[in-house]
Amino acid sequence: MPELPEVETIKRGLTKFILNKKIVQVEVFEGKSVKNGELTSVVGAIIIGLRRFGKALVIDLDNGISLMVHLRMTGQLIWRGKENYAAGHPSENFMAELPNKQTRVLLKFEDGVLYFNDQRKFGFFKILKTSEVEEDEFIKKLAKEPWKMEVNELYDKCQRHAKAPIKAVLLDQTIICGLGNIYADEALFFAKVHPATKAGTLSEKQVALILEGAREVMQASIDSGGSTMATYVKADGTRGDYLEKFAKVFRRDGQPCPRCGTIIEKIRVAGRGTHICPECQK
DNA sequence: CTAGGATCCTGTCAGC
DNA sequence: TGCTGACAGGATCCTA
Repeated sequence: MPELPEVETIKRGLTKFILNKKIVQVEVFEGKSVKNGELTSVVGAIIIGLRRFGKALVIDLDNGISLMVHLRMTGQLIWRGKENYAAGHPSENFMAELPNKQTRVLLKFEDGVLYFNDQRKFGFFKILKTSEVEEDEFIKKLAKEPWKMEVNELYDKCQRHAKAPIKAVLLDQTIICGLGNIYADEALFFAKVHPATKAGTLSEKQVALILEGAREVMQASIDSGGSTMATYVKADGTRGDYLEKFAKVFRRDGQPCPRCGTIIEKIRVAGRGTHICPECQK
């Protein structure tokens, strides 16, 4: 999924279409995609705000209910109205006729429809009282985002998880919030640190570089619009996504490192596919 | 407490 | 062509 920059992009893009709009109807195609209540409780409510907590999007309504949306690996939010907008896991669903086989939920507005599509059914909508959003067990556990975290704090956490590979540490949302598989790889490439390095052996300077890398790569992604319909369809009409322009190592195995020209490799760390320059990251 | 592996699910792709 | 296993932009649960 959708890591922090994608969710931030979704939040910004969707605000334009659904803020101050009334939900007139809902449809649930997959029951397990809705947690903690019935989605009918939002029918007739008006959207009064959108917030983001790490990779979770929260839609606040005027009836005291909030919808937390987590896209996990393959979730997408797709708006169809006079204008179309789509963001999240890049796929042909961005352009497809909807609802389709992967549509799990839809929210109907007076001037358009918001579709929640999700190939793997890991993503979900969770119904919360607005007053209790910040007490939600997932949201409550989230650590600070890289821009708010001090080097010392991350360094201390690396000491606490001394035997874990640094990549696993970066993926743990209760340690530092917002990174996923792409940005963890990119941040480690930036810092010239091998992903399997035991976190406890990193110097303060290396931790500082990793933190700087995380900020840089995620901010660059937010600035370039994350993964949306606009970045998925290239100028010549062919498909691809913004990673092609943005990523230095992620999914670039077999291609030369942009820094030193060594061929980028794909390995496995912390149970995840991991991309490194074997020369820059020892 | 931490670390590591299995698990949830569908779809796609490489290798027989 | 058809089958099989591996694996995927995430997080949780279980075990040691």
